[in-house]
Amino acid sequence: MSKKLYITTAIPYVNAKPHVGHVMDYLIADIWARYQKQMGHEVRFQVGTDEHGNKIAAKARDVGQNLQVFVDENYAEFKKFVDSMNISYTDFIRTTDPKHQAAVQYIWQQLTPYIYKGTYEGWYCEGCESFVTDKEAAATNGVCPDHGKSYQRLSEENYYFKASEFSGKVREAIEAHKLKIVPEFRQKEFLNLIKDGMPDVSISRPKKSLSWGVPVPGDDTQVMYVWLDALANYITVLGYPEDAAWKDYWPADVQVVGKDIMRFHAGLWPAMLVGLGLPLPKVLLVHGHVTVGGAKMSKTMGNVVDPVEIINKFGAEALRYYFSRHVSTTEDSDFNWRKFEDAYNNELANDLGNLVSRTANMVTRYQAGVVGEIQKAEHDMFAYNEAMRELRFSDAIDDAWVLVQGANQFIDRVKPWEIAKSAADDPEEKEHLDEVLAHVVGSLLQAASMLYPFLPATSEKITDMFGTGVIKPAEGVLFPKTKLETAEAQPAPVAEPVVEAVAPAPEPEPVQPEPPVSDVAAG
RNA sequence: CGCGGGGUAGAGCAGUCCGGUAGCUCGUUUGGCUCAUAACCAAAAGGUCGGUGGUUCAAAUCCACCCCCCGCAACCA
Repeated sequence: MSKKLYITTAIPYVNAKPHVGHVMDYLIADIWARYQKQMGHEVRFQVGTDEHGNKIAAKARDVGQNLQVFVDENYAEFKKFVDSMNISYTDFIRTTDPKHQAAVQYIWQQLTPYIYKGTYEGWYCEGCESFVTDKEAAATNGVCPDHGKSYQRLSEENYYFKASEFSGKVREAIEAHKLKIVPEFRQKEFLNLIKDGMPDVSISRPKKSLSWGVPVPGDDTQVMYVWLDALANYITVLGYPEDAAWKDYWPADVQVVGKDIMRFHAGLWPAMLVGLGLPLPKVLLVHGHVTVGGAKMSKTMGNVVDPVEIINKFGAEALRYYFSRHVSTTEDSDFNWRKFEDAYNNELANDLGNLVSRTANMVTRYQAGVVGEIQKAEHDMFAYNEAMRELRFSDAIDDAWVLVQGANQFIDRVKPWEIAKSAADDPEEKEHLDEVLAHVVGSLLQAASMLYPFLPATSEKITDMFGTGVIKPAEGVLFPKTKLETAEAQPAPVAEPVVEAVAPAPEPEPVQPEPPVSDVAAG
């Protein structure tokens, strides 16, 4: 048993704060990792930060900070965010880590047979001290929006990686599902993209135009461009090349990325691996993007949703819940506060939270907290397991919810409160009541187990509460009702709920939003 | 122009591969219950399944053409 598994997430570029988009990477990987651990596997789970490159250097300069200090602070922010989401990663890699940099240089040297010097030509902004893409140049009519200057056509010497040479092998691997791209339409999209082969990729910049990066071995006039550096993290974090332990985990079982960077992970990265003589990852899971009010999230539109704000208002479990059930893994999905609030109140608070509460109360009230013989696992797990295996997470959580709703229905149908009335002097009724409540507790425990990958803290609370057969006195509630104030509504402060006893981890208090914050709700 | 995704009740979606009385969640309305977080349970209303034409006894589902929305087109999760 206990096969060693490995899952990776894309490492965000730390030139800005975390946003809701990053949630998807971490959450998907965490759900998978927790599920596999539940199944008895050993899981290595990487997260990290991409800290090199001009944009970061420019940003640090803008805010007048020392580069290393700047990336240290941003790294800390991301780390804090990942931790606050309760992500069960095993490794956090930073591309500025000296070990990583050394490994990247080693990788470069191994790839030398496929690296050649060429000329890069493109639109260059003197103000930014960097090239922009043709697309960007076109979109801005050839004038840099930040500096008001026209772009210049410049060329410079770069090293190129012969990705073209590996087109065939990469394509074959993808077609044969040796490197399986999920969902399938992404695979189709990518294969179409490289139907004429993959182009060679520029992988370095002259030091004068890019200094914040890994030096190219044997040429101190050149610095590596970020992709080679960043992609390498998936193996350097395992200790590649010197620590042989990497062999226990590579190839990765799943690599999670956003649709925007699929091509690097489906093309360049596999090409690098083939060049290094390493096996390709087994699955590339490409998730969609989160839109806000139907529009792409962007700073200029000012519609960026801060996940930290969500956690502050509703808690990490709520964030995890919403993004695993109501945000599609593979398609783009819309986020707005209204939907979020509805899901939280209707599903987490009313369905699940209230079920826990009414069950605990009845057991406490009718039988002094002692649960009878708990029946277990009567819900067929086939559909759930299949959904988890196929990475259809919202289907899996739906299936867990069947149990939650079923328990609520069951309670209403058998009416334990009525049985309780006659149970006082009728031993048969007493036994019946016992069975009924034990059945509900059994459902709850099974649901908790199914929900563990999604809502680990909640799952543990439920298990703690009912698992021993004697109810722990519950003083608080699982998910206190939380309403965001609207512009009109007078703030009617929610009674400060007592939240402990059931809460091993610090439970987020329902924070009263300062001023009205129902911004996007209208959209 | 090309490639991909999508257009099904007020909203969000499933069903389309393998044609056969149009389904789920939320919202709305009504009823029930009282163990519970003004929670829970039940029932009802609500859709000519983007359009046109075709195949068929039968089309949301297959075929053809067309319209609309979104994304991608090489370095933004």
